[in-house]
Amino acid sequence: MAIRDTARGDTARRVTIADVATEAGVSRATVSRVVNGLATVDPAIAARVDDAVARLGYRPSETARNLSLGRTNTVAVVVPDLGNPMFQAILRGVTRAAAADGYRVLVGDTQEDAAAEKDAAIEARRRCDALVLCGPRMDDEVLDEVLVAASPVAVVNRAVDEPAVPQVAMDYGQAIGLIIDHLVGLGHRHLLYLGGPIASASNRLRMAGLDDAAARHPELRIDRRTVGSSLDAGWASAEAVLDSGATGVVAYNDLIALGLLSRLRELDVAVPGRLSVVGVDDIPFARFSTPPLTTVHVPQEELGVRAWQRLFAVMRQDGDDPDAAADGTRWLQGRLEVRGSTGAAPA
Amino acid sequence: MAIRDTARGDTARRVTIADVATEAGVSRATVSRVVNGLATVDPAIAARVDDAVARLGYRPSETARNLSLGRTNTVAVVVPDLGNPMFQAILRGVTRAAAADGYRVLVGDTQEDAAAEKDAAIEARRRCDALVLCGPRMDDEVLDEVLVAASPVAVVNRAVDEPAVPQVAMDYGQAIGLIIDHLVGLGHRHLLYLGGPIASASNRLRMAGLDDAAARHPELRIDRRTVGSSLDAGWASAEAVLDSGATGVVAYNDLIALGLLSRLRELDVAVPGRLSVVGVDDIPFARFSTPPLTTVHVPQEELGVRAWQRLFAVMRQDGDDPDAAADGTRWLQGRLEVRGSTGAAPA
DNA sequence: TTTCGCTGAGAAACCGGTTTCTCACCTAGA
DNA sequence: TCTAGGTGAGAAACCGGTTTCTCAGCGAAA
Repeated sequence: MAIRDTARGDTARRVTIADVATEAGVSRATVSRVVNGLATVDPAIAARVDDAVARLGYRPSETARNLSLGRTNTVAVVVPDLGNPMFQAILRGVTRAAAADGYRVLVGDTQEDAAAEKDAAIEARRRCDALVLCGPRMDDEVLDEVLVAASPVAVVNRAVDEPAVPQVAMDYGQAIGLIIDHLVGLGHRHLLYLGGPIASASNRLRMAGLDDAAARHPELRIDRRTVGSSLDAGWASAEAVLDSGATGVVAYNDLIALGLLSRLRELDVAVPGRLSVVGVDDIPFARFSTPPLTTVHVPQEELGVRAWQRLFAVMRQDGDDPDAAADGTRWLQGRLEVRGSTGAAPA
Repeated sequence: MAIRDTARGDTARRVTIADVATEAGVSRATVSRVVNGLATVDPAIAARVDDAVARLGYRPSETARNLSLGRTNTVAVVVPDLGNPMFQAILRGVTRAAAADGYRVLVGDTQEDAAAEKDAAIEARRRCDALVLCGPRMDDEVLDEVLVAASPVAVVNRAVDEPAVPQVAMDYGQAIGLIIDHLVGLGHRHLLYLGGPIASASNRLRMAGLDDAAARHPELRIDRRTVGSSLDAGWASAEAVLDSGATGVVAYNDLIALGLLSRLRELDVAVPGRLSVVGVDDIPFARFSTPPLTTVHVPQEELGVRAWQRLFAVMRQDGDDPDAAADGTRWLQGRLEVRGSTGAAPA
């Protein structure tokens, strides 16, 4: 059949630049010049070459160019979990932004194994020109090593104390502040925070936001409890939430909040009548729950886009003045989306 | 600062195999042999080389190996939309399965632009050893060209009439059959199908499933309506659903079903009392809606895993007997998950 | 002791491009 | 008319590995 024949056969060998050169009666150098549009070639000869290229169906070997040019036009993106909507959005952002600059994306998924991150990052970087590290779980010392070994690296959602490294992170502290102020404004005086993974830097940011808010509202009581980051974790936390006596719940993310909402409905707990619930992220489903979830909108895809843009800026002026392009972390701000899951505190 | 110094400086040049050879006092060939673990080297010399490698921090250039070996250990995955949970799951499956075989994944996102798919696929393939095409929107003739130009290619969720091409697809026709039988069993006699994108092959499979089911149940009336594939599309279809007079709704996917459920709650329509709603896919949220969504479980990540496995099988015996490894489409079967959104038809 | 065969390491070719270097040729100025 | 300068194309080096080819040196068999 057709497909197999082209894949094998005696003339199956790939068409190289030498074939084109022979066909057009010129040198390989000239073919290279024509293919790359260098103006220094006689139009008549260029036409001959173009002709030969078309006749033979020549496509330059990307691999050979990579070696010759010392550049792959590829960027590696390493995420802890490809199943997490957050990282999917970041990946999408990087992919689209990089495509606009002629770069492809190589993905690596460490499946939440912090120990595997270092090797995965360095390995991926070896076949790419740069690296985007998303929400790395590794500890600071290891991260520093990776930043050196895999440079240039952009880091998403984790601040590192290195101004030359392009960074973008969501300001989860600010997001938590918005939420707390909203709930306090509704009369709530006893809140419960359902926390995410301990190792997660973004959870630490949220905790710091809680501290700030607590300082602003001395009359407020904020309990904390670590539950995880999934729908199931939120679902399973319902009993503990009810036992706590809090009138408002601040969840680490929308998944937890939505899982909790689902369970509260099963238990016939009125939301927001008896309990107000807030999430973080504003994933698409947040608008469609019952009741619709009050949350903080996080521009996740934007994180990826920004990360790429700042990384690309560093790559372009490599050796010049990296600091001019990368001036430390750029914090993205959230926006409170008030929906049906929050209301006045019960009397 | 440290990071910038390593990136530049006079000794910034990358360590090559020649450096190691000099340092160890051997030839480059020998270094290559040692690094690749070819047993044909004297242990004492091998030790000297290993030593030099460690001292210099040598890491072979992936790019150079790619050229030399004529192989990149990379597979391209092209999807219509990285924002779609379905394709995310497939991507995750391919990524993890390929990683187990020592392959990395390069992602391409065509943003639902069918015209861009051909170039994207061929371009991505040029820097990879193989290609996985997910739910391609291009028409048959173009697809055939791509299959030839980018071989080896695996196709997911679209059947092509070419037995040598490894294929995996969800049997959406069977899935629809399960749903219809379920609803008929509950006494429903008038159903409405909320259809997905016209260009989508998987929508055509569902339609064929409807035809089969209609043939099995002559007393049954099935209306059809095209709405799209998003939460919003489902939400917006509620009025039309109510107007139709159907007692059961079969949605193209869970997103539509969940969007519809959300709107029905707002309109105070009892589910399943007045209307039963069913989705397809069993995305994580399906279990957490109110009421929980009856749907067909689709092993999405499995699609990616299978696609890779069959593609890899073809790659290994390239030139031998492709047909032995790839025997046409393998259809994955769904499993009905009965939850709270379906019940007896109203009297 | 001589010869044959085997082992193991280096020389060199190769993968398929890009780019520097070199030089023939053409034109313009003296 | 002769020469300096400029243009454009080919030869060759290069990117950094792998692999074939070659041959020195050794042990075993005659």
